[in-house]
Amino acid sequence: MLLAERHQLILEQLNLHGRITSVELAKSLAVSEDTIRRDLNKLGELKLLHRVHGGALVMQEDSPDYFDRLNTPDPSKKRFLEPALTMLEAGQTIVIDSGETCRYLAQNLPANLPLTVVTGCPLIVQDLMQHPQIQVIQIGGKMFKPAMRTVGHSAIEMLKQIRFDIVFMGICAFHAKHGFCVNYLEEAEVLRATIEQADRTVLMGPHDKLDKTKTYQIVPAHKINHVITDEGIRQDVQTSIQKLGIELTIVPNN
Amino acid sequence: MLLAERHQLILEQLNLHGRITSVELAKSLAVSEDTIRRDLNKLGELKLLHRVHGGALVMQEDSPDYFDRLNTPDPSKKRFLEPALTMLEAGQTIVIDSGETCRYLAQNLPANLPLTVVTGCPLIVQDLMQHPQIQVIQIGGKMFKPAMRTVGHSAIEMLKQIRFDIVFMGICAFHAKHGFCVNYLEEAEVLRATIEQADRTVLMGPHDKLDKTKTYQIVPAHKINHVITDEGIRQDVQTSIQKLGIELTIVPNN
DNA sequence: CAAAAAGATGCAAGTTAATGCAAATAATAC
DNA sequence: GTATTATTTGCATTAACTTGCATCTTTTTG
Repeated sequence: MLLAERHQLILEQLNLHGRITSVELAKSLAVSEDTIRRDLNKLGELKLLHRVHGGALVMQEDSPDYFDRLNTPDPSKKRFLEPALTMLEAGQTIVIDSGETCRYLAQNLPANLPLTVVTGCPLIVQDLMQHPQIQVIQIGGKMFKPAMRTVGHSAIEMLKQIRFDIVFMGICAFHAKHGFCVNYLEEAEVLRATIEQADRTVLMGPHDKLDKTKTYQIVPAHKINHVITDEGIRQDVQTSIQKLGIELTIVPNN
Repeated sequence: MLLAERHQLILEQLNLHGRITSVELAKSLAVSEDTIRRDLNKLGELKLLHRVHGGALVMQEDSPDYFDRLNTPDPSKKRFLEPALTMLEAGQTIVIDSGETCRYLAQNLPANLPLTVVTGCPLIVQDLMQHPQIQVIQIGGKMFKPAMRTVGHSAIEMLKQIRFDIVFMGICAFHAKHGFCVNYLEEAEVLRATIEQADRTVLMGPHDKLDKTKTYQIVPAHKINHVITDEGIRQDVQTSIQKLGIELTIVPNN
C-alpha cells in the first residue's frame, strides 16, 4: 500500500466516524502503530485532521457554537440561494429549517411571493415577520439550544399534521451510503418527521459537508431529492449522489 | 475514549444544560471523578467553561449579562419587574407572554434561577436562549403578526398539555366588570387557554390600561390573581380590583 | 543495468501523558 | 460547630508517544 493511499484511507475513515484511534488504524490498515502515528502527525501538520493524544478527530472548520456564527454571518453562503429560489411558486407551503444557510433563504425570499413558511427556529420566524405576503407557522416544542430549534414529541406531533411542498435544510453531514446525519438524537427525530411530510427535500450547503457522517442518521440518502452545493465537490462524490437519483446543483465558488 | 473527545462531550453537555456537575459527568462518561475534575480544570484554564466548586457553568465572556446587549427602548417599564421577580422560585414552570413589559421580565430573569419558561413569542425565546439555567418551551402555531405570538388551534392544544405555576401577561385592557380584554379574537382564544392552565395569573402594566376594555374578553376579572401597576391608578379602580380578591402591587413612578 | 540516494517501515528503548486510587485539604451543607 | 461533599496532591500503572537505528523498497542517476 502506498503512503498517499493510506493517508487517503485515514481521512476517509475519519470523515466517516469523526474520530479514529491510532490502534484501530494500525489494525485495519495492517501497519505498525508507529507508522500510523507518523501519518497522523503529518496529516495534522497539513491541517487535514486534528491530531490528539490517542488518535485524531475531524477538523472543525465551522464553529460549534451557534451564537458565534450568529454574530458573524458568512455572506458566501448566499450563493446557494439562487437555485433554491427558482423552485418556489406562489401558494406553496415550505419548511425552512434552522441554520445559517437557511436563514439567508428566509431573509431573501422575494417580497411578492405568497407562501406559507413552517419552521422550528424562532430566528427565522423573526426574519419573516416583516414579510408582507408570508404566513409563518412556528413548530412548537422544547427549545434545543445547540440547534436553535424546537424538538421533542410536541414538535413531531405538530409536524405530522402539515404537508409540505418543499423542505429546505442545511447539509449537516451527507453521505451516499450513510445518509443524511446530525449530531443530536432529538434533532434527528424532528428532521426525520419533517422530511416524512414533504414532497421534496432540498439540502443546501458547502461541499465539505458531503461524504461526511455524524452520529444520528435522519434518513437514508435516497430520501433526499435535491442537493445544492459548490464547485469543490469531488467527482466520485458527485457520481455517487447522482447514481441515487438525487438532483445535484453545483453553484460557482464566487 | 479519547481525551479530546471527552472534552468535546463535556462542552456539548455544558452548552446543552448550561451547567454540569462532576459527578454527573463521571457517571455519563464512565471515568473517575478525578479525571473529570482534571478535564474541567483544563477546560477552565482554556476559558472554555467556567469552573466552579462541584462542576462547571457555561462561559459568558462575550456577554457578562446575557440581556444587556438587547436594546432597551422604554426602561420605565422595568419598574414592574421587581415584584414579579420576587414571585419566582426555582423549578417553577411559568408563562411569559409577548409584549414589551413581558420581554423585560424575560431579559431580567436572574442567571442562577432554574425555571421552565413557556412562551408563544419568538423574541422571548431568543432572549432566553443564552440563559444558562432556563428551559424554554415554544408554543407552536400560526404566527400572529400584530401580537408577535403564535395563535390558533395547534397553539391551544399544546397549551392544554402543560400546567403553569404562574402566567405573566401585559395588561392590554383590564376592567373590573368587563374583565381582561384584547383586540383580536385569535389572541383572546390563546390567552384564555393559557390562563386556564395556570395556578396564578399576574398582569403587569401601566395604570392607564386599567378600567379600559377592548373587543374580546379573555377571562372575567376574577380569574386574575395579581395586578402589578404604577402609582397613577385611581382610588376607585384600586378598590374595585381589590374587592374582587385580586392582589394589587403598586410600584413607584420613578 | 547497477549503484547511490531517498523514503518508508518496524523494532527497541526511553519519555511523556493519562488515569485511578488513596490520603490530605478545602468548600459547602446542616 | 460537625458532617458531608468536592477538591487537590502524590504515586503507581498503563497507554501513547518519540527517537534512533536497521532493513527494505522505490526512485534517481550515470
